[in-house]
Amino acid sequence: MTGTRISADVQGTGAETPPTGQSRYGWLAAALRARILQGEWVPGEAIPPETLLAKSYSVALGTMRQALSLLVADGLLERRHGKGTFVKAGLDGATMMRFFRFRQSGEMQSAPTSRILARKLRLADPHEAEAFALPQGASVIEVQRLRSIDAHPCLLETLVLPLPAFAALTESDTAAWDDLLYPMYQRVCGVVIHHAQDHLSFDLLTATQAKRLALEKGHPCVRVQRQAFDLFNRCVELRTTLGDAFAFEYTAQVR
Amino acid sequence: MTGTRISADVQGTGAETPPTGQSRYGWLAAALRARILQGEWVPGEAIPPETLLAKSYSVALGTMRQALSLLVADGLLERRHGKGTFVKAGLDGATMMRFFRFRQSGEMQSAPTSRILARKLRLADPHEAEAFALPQGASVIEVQRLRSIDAHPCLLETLVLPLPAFAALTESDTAAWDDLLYPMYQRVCGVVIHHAQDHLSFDLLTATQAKRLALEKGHPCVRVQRQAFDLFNRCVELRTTLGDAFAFEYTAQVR
DNA sequence: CAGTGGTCTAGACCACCGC
DNA sequence: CGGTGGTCTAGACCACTGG
Repeated sequence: MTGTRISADVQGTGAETPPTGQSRYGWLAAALRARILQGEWVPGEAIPPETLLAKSYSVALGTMRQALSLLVADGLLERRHGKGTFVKAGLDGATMMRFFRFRQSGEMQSAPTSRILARKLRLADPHEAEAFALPQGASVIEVQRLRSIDAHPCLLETLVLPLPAFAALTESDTAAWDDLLYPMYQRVCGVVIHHAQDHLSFDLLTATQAKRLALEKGHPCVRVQRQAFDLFNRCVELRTTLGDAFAFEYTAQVR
Repeated sequence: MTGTRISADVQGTGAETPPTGQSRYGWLAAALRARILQGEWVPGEAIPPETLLAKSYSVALGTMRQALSLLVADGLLERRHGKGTFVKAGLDGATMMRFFRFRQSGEMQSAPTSRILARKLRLADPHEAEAFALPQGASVIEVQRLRSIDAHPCLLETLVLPLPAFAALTESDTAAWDDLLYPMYQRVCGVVIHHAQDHLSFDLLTATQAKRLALEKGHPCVRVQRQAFDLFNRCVELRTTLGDAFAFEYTAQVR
């Protein structure tokens, strides 16, 4: 919160509002964030240079740099020395394996592959409706997916996607789906996954789950329940992933 | 990396070296870090105001602020608006329960209590010697500890501490040990725990472990293997914690 | 080489804290 | 009220990138 400089900020259009209850760089960050969310600059592309931005907002360079820093910390922007400031692309989704170490008997393990086991449309249950901010009676897509390494089944996933946003996936050929879903969401549905939250817990496999993972009923497993969010911080994917508990391996930093 | 300003940086004493291959604020941060590590300013106390520091290093305020920001990000300093810049105290160690949710049948659960089951001196095994940077044949303290909530055993811990640093703990009355060990390390041994790394994995309880946790042999459990580091980034504690896998509950952010 | 972000300066003024 | 950190300015110069 700083210098309101009373009545020195009246600008022509009336569209933009001077800092109100915030620092100037905080307000600038909000303004730039809005322009990004509204699609003025496409993910992966560069925004105007800081000198230009500073001039266009009639603000000192350092102030603009501070605003940009906020958005970098937020994961919305990425700065590359000598090249420019870029709108960050979404998550690549390859982050599920970080909880597991599936060691193959041989040497190097291949990249994981995916197979869609089932896809159906159904009504959202209350929990899903709340998470997706959908009205009661709205529909969702539910997808079952098996991820394997070297033809060995490793992870069993259940995905739930809100409907109308992912309507483009209701008809498409599931056999042609990418292994990495998030880039596909972006390409096919225009949905950018910006961040996510994973809840980990342990359980025992049911008979059905065990069969698909080539394990025995009652085998210990890890359950990862993920909520994935878009740029607007709206939840746009619910995912439950099951994997062999004995393959679980995770490292956390403590501060 | 910036302005070397050739031959304009020669200072009197010869003790301090001008920026060499680094930015000036990077060098300043290193200098201040050294003064903190060497104990010039005690954890919890304030360092001189930024204006003074800037003057004493003949540097602009903004540059000094940037240096301080680095140390704040590192967790070494903490800034409090209107009060000063403070050397951060170490971890409080209460962070082990963050992986578990032990729900008691009743309402509110009491604070966890600890009981030392055993303490012995022994030779460091090769892995420990390497982690602690001890010579072969060096000794360590091994401690077994049971943490309970409302008299219900929850976590079984094995601690290994390098010797001579923790010599003060070889004779002290284990019954009088604090529940929070890290503040005790600091008070009794002068060892500040600055950060730690937790490796999580899954296993089944042995008969002995199960007995102590009031569970059955072969019960699923989570193993947390922690390495704790002091301000100098030396590993000063190895800890293995076992807990009921079905009480495990952890949330991770994905960016 | 021109254009980008990164570092640094010297100063002003503001907001928070505790006396 | 004096002292602290927080914001902001208007400029200079440096370092990286790519044509």
